Amino acid sequence: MDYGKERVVALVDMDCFYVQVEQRLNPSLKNTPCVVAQYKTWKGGGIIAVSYEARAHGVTRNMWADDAKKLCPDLQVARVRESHGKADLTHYREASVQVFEVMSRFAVLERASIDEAYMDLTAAVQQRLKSMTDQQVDPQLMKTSHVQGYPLSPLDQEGAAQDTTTDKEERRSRGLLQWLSSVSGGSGCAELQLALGAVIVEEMRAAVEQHTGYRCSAGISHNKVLAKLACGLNKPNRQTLLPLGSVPELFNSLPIGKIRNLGGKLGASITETLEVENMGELTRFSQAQLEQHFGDKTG
DNA sequence: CATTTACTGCTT
DNA sequence: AAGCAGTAA
Repeated sequence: MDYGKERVVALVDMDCFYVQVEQRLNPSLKNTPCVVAQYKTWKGGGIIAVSYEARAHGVTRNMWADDAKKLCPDLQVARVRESHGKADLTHYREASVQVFEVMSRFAVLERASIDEAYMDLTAAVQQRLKSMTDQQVDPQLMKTSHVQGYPLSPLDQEGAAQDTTTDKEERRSRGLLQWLSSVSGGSGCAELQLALGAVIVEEMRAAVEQHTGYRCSAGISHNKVLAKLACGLNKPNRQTLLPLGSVPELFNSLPIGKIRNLGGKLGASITETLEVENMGELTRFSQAQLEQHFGDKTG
């Protein structure tokens, strides 16, 4: 029993990384709607990174800079360096190395891309468990952590009417406290291990910002797919714990294409073959059925 | 020309 | 080693 809970895995993803690199290089870009674009001649260049201020205006990746300017007249455009007529990403690779150097102090990393890394925190969590006197985790050590599925919906609870005016930080904090108080004490408790993993990731992210100036988001769960999914739930500059108990409700309304590697043709073939839309509906099929259709790459 | 670039797994 | 399909940012 408890299959799938034996590891603590995190995914750290830099927020609009190329934009942050350009903002550090040119501080006047900080806290502004801005993008990074490559090549200038065709429609102002193609956008490959977008600040969150610019996203609020509807600016997206893959947009031409000239088109983005129509949506956001104050948009500032940083240019990717060019060498030999080609886009040269050296600056971002060097920034990436700096980030990875800091994160490597905390755990062994698996580089997923120039701005993303997976890490297995199981051993580091076990270390902390040993050197822990009580079985409680201080919520003060989880100041940017969200727990997916918490606070529990009032409908599942008794009575109280939904409070639609609650502030985001208020909700985050309430959910965190509610979840922490529901985490039982045992040293084999998977939820306690996730909490300790989140504390480690809080420290890692703070160190990355202190030493490089770059901010990131993170997901903490029991495997890479769930960690990646969790990371995307609260961005930017936040981290999300995804306990296994919160997965069924999350999957109920989660399009299959939101899962890593199912965003393309494979996901579309699943939707078509099985006539399902959301991840939750996949539980209606046995692993043998899934393998028959899609090979042994289903877990 | 008008996404582009990078990475992974598989095949040749 | 090199090319191709698939995937993602």
